[in-house]
This record gives sequence, structure tokens and C-alpha cells, in this order.
Amino acid sequence: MARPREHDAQAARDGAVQAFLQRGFAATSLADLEAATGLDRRQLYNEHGDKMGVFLQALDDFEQRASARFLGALEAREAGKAEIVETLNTFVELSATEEGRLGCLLCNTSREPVSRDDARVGDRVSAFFARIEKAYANALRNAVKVGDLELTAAGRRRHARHLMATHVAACVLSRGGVDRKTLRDVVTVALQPLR
Amino acid sequence: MARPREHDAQAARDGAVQAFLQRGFAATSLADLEAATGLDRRQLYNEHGDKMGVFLQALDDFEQRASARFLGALEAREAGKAEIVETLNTFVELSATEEGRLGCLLCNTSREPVSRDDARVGDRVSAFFARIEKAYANALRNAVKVGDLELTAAGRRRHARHLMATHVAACVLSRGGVDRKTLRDVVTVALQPLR
DNA sequence: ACCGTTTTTCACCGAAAGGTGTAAAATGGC
DNA sequence: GCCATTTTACACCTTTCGGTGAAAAACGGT
Repeated sequence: MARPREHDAQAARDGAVQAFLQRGFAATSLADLEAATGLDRRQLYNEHGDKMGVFLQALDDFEQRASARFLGALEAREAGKAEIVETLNTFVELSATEEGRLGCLLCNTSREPVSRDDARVGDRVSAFFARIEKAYANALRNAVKVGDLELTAAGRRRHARHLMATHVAACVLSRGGVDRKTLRDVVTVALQPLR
Repeated sequence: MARPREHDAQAARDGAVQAFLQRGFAATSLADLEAATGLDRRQLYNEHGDKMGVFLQALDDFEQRASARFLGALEAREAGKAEIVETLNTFVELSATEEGRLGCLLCNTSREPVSRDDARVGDRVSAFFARIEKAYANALRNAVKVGDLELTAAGRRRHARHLMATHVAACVLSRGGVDRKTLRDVVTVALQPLR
């Protein structure tokens, strides 16, 4: 029917996510995106309309991947205390890697002006924070059910929020260049109430 | 000797800080800075060399003001448990205000590419995080000395780092649009170990 | 009144930004 | 083989970007 696509759509999306992770929305130019995706800008625009469209897609791609990788354990039906400990420890180790130094695209974006200017962006950031909180709430609920923890419903919500804040702080501090030992201490104290 | 200055230097600096708070480094143009400071770009350049110079000055101005306002109590000689509680509660209330929605210039900057590209920027961000940790460490040390708390030296450091992370998370979540009640819960749990 | 010095103002620069028009290239259907 | 359709490639547009040259304006010293 028509000319077949030559480029790898998945690789292009990954490239866009990577570019935005490194430089943010404002500082990533179309030339940067062309280099990162291997696509001509005309193709990017045919698919996503404009730069913001490319960015929104990258936000969604990142959320999907990050959720699968870092929230999957917490969102699982059988998640419990062990999964909470495991997840936060993952971030400690990650902080020492280049990937950790890039931070989280959603958390990074929350500090960009675009998250205030465009509701679609701000909403995704808020939704991601809410999802993180919900994931920890799920694990806490199970932990209580299994008898690993004693908490009221209100207490569970409070702790879920605190763990979410720790999760976010880990991403932000990691990008800020804070060393692994510092993050180790942060997580150790944050996990204390679960002991 | 020469023509006297007509503009208010302090107001101009405050304007620059405000502009960078709202739009970050990359997305703030010289035209924005002219509007925010009331100065012609030529004057900005005569004083600070280039846009980066203006930004570095704004970072320093912000740190000085933010430290005086939010770390002053913690850094005081007589700071203790009460000051820790008071400081974190301040951020909870601040989150409901427009000022809170702007976040912290240093924390916001940590996700900008410029903080990775220019060592002068990255160093200021790291130094600010370290200063926050030190402020909490000071208050914790006093609290132990007075008998309000029981902690080893290592325990104090751990808790100082955790409080620093909570402090930073409060700034970031506040900018991310998280509501006051959520932040209230975060801080409540974070302060639990001090009870 | 004049001079040296500094501030102020404004016009201007090349480069890079985001975005688009258009035609060649590559297919399946007829 | 030709057509309709879609992808690809490249040149090009306007606007805005960060940054600068140079002259006018406002003083104090003499």
C-alpha cells in the first residue's frame, strides 16, 4: 500500500527518552532529538505533531518502563515488607551508576517550567507520584494482613506517603550527585518504622 | 566621578532569582531577565559577564536568603528537637502557597543539564544539600546533649541525612503539586523517630 | 566650562531555535 | 507498468536566542 518504515520505532522512542533524561525538555533541541532517535525532524512531527508531542510520548514511555522495573514488585498482589525494602535498596545501588545520575524523567520534569505551563505534563507528574504512593500502600496493606506490621488505615496511608517521599528523594538526590553512603543512610532510617 | 546608578541593585537581584525560580536556567531568556530585573541586558552583562554569571549570582542570592529563612533556626547554637519539628512544619504550610509551588532554586537546578555541564553549578547544588544535612546534624547533636534524644554518633548522621532527604522531598513534592495533607503525612512519619 | 569615567540606551549581529513545503523514493493493488 | 499512498530527505522559513559596538547621558574633579 505504501512505503515501509525503515527505522526502528522502539529504538527511536528509547533515544528520545534518553535525550530528555539528559537535557530536560527546554534544553533538548530538535537537532538533539534527531541525533538521539536517528529520525529526521519531519518524521518526528508526522508522528507526534510537535516537540511537546514527542515529549509527552517520552513521558509515557518512561513511566511504563520505570513502573515495570521499579514499581512492579510493589504493585504485585503478593507484595509485602520485603518488596518495600528491596525497592528502596535498589535505588541506593542505582545511585552509583550513570543511569542513577540521570534521575527519573517524571521527577526531573516536576522541576521544569513546562510542568507548570502545560497541564498535560503536570498531570502526568502528579499521577506518577500518586502511583508510587499507591504501590507502597499496596505493599503495606499486605504486610499488615500477613501480620508483619501493625498499622491502622490512617497509619498505612501516612507511611505510604512517607515511603513515596523517600522514593522521590532518592531519585532527586541521586541526580544531585549525592553519594551512595548518604543514600544508604537515608533509606535505612526510612525503613526503620517497618522493623 | 561618574554617572550614578539609577536602578535598585537589590530589586534587580530579587527579580533575577524570581525569574529563574519560575522558568529555570535554560528556559529563561535574556528578554525575561530584562523584564524581571528592570535592567537592560547590557547592564546585566557589565556586571556579571554572561547569562551564566547572572545565574550563579542568583543561586548565591537564593541560598543566602533560603538559608537565613529556613535553616537559620537549625543552624543556631541552641537549636534542638523543637527547631527540627518547626522547620519541617514550615514546609508543609508553605506548600499551600504560591511560593511553595515554585520550589527551591537549588533543588530545581539539580535536574537541569547545566548542573552537569558546569561544575560551578553542580558544586553549589551539592554544597547546599550538604549544608542542609549539617544543619539538621547540628540540631540533633544539641538534642542529644540536652537529653531529648538518644543516638550514637553514627545514628545522628543517619538521621541528619534522612531529615535532609525529607527536607528536599518537601521542596520537590511541593513544586510537583502534591497537596498539603500528603506533605503533612510525610513529615509526621519523618519526625516519628524523634518522639 | 571642560574632562575622564561610568551608566544607560538602542540598534544590531550571527547562530540556533522550532516548524514547514515539497519532491524523491519505496511499496501493494490493479 | 502505472497509480495511490506513505515514508524519507533536504532545503528553507520566521522568530528568538545569547551576546556586542558604540554613542548619548549624568555625574565629580579641576
